[in-house]
Amino acid sequence: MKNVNIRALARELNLSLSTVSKALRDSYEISAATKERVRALAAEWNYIPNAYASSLRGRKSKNIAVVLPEVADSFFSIAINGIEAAVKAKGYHVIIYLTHESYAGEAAILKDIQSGRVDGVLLSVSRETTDTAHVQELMDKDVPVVFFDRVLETLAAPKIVTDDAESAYKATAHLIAQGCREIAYLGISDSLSICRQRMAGYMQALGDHQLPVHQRNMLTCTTDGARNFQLVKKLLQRTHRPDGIVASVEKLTTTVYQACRQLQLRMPEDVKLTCFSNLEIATILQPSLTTITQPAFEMGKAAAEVLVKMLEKKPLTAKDIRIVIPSELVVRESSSRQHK
Amino acid sequence: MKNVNIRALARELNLSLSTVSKALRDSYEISAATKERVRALAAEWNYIPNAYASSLRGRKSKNIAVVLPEVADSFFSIAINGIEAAVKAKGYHVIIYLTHESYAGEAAILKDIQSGRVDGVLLSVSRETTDTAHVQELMDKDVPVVFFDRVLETLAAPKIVTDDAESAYKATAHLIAQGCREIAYLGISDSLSICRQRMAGYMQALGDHQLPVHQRNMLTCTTDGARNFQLVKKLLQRTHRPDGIVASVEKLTTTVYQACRQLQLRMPEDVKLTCFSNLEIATILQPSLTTITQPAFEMGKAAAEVLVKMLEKKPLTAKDIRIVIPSELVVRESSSRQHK
DNA sequence: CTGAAAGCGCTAACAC
DNA sequence: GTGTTAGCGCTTTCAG
Repeated sequence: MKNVNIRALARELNLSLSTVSKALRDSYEISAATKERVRALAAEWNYIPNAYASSLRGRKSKNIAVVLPEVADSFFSIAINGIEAAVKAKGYHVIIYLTHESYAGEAAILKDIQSGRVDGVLLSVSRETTDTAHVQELMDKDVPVVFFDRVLETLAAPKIVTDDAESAYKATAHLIAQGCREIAYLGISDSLSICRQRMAGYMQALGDHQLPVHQRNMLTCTTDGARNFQLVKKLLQRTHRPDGIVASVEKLTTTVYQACRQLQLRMPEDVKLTCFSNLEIATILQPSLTTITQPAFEMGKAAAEVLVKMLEKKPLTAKDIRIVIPSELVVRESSSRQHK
Repeated sequence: MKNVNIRALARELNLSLSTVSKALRDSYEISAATKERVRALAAEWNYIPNAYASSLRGRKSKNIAVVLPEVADSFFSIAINGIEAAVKAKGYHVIIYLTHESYAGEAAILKDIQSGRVDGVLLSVSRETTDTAHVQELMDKDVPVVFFDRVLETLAAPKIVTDDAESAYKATAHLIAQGCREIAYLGISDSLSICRQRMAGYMQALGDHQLPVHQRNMLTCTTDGARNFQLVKKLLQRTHRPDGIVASVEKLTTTVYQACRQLQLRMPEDVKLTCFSNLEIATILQPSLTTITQPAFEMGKAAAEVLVKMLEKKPLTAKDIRIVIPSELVVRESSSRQHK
């Protein structure tokens, strides 16, 4: 019972290939009786159509690529859930590609993707990515691309983002309201859309509250955890040490907590912290962590839905071109003493 | 310049299809000069072979399926990194399937996979899975399957696991050494290989230290976080409340910390906790969390390597059939007051 | 209502 | 060294 294909079914039933094929696809051309016979045997023999033959013929693979910087990060892993939720019912399969935050890796992946292996791409670019040619090339081949979270603004593809600038503004304003006057911003890239936006929101908030923007308070972290730890420690050892921190990425949570502990700085008394993070565990840290929680699941879901629309050749509305799903500032103890 | 295929290249170069094909695959039959011409044009036109045509022909897709309960879990997301690392160099693509801990979902996925979409499968079964027929069916179709972490012992497929029983034993013995006499075990399934093993190790340790095994101390948690919280709280409110906990799964960390806090129980003074977890953030919890850290990356990598071996028809050695990579007990404050 | 045949893009016998 | 051809499994005109 190996390799059951349409030919085998046809032979067994004394029908032609095309009749069987049509019966299986429930064509109106085929009589109910024949359909029943075909379906019965197909079920009995456990016939499963060969995905590649269909793909080759129809030039659609029912695969979508999800290109991510990394997967061991709660934002991205939750986003994958959203993507999967949106896509499963439509019969699409999710191929995960990891760039490991490398531009070269990203370019290689997008190249590989041109093999027709996938029908469309969900993309969140690496922190190194500034050039857009590799994505443009894919789009030129009519492979639908939808950006989510980390976008390339100049490209004409739908973008699903959160309100990075606004939420960084809110977080910064919150720290100011809590009495901070020397607030640091920790980014992970100077080019990345989300980091620029968040930094812009941070700077705007300082400006609106008549606080100076100091270069010394804006740190760009690396992918090297140990090095980041040194950078943050140095920041917190300065004479005019920051009394507030807006960290733009989850990975830095551990770094800041450890640095504070080593330097015997108390949170929130000496330093107040807010962090872009989706870690559920934020609530049980001590102090519990004030987070800007991104709508990871919703963003993944929305991005996948727009992509599916494109794959189904449905017209995109203006709303689909840029979807902004707000993040939520959840104030906890790390930024607010009075918080219970 | 759309749809560059071999035919187009052949036409342009006044060569036949097969000559071009052979040239691109660097066949010894083709002259160096021709190869050069072909390669030059292929590069210029940015020719990328159609993955489906090759797959259909050669009956290999260069895709592997990774079937997981969930992805928003540090063990699995790190394991994906290991898988990706092992597989990327070999040119394989990773398709992620999520069962969401559902047997029905798992069975549906394995069915879908029979379409030939993938060359092999890495599988970590859902907590509901007890039946093996769905996996057996796949193996009967000669789709190579490799289990990792959560295995089905009765099936004749390679298994990559950690030393669940031993590490649970170590964790339990550690708690006993710290003075615990009423130790609870929190599982998530009565059937899952890892939970049975861990529970066995726990019971063995109790026995070896002349402590009774009480049914009341063995809790099976659900997928419902709120309900788990109630269960754990109730456990900790008992007259003879446990003074130690071995939690078999990362998700329960938050639950236990919150329950302790709400009940004003101090860790480690009132309750000592060890948890199977790969959370980096464990170090900055207060108290910092004693973990049994699983070799997630290594397990994913090893599993993928064995699968690739099978796909390449290389013989498996006895060692490949069952690989056990030890976990590490990292003692921190949640189980040991004297820990700095 | 059913069947014959072409063709998706590629590879590998098998000629020449 | 190069070319011709068959065929992987499926879908879809187009004929009957």
